[in-house]
Amino acid sequence: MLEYFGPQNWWPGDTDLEIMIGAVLTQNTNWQNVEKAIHNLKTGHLISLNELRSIPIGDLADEIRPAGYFNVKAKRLKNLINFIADQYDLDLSLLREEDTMTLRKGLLSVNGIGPETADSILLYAIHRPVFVVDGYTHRILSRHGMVAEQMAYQELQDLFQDHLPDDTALYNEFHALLVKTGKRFCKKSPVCEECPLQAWGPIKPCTDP
DNA sequence: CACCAGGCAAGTA
DNA sequence: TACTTGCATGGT
Repeated sequence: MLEYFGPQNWWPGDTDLEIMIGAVLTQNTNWQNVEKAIHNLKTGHLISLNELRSIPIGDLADEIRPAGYFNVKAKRLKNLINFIADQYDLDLSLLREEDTMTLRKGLLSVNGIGPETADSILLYAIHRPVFVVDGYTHRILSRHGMVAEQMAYQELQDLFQDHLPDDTALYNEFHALLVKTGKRFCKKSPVCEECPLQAWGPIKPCTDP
């Protein structure tokens, strides 16, 4: 994949806070739409813990409208900021000192932060060696017959982490390339003559996921 | 027009 | 535990 596509330079974002916000906004949403929402936040100088803390939730929802699910996501962003405020005194440098698994559990305790969002934050914003699993990861592996159809998030994550070194840069690139490959070649029907994952074996026809 | 996107939580049986 | 549904905009 790396040979075929080259480095993906993830995560697209200027600051760690922007990356954390993007991780929530991109839930089940095209990144293009997230970019529009983030642009609005930048224009309003809202990429700031204090600003996000003080802005009324309705106003925040208006700003992130292009990202879709804006009411849900406004609430989720507020939940995340409140978590950082409650646990780490609204201070990311304090949060960065936290043990990785403790921080992961904390993030997962926030309503609206599930495993993929938590791990995206840990890997791309906090730079911890945590492998991010997403829909494409599951789809690519299952359609190559490498894992069972019904495979839990944690099992998939363990599969990668148990066979790869704890390498933040490696996990960063691997996940980004799986997303790139997934969108290009494995969306619907198996049109994969040119897919860089030919070496992973023949691909099964698309059933559902 | 239909379909989908870098999920998650809440409700139901 | 294992489904099902709501959430919503914008590109193809």
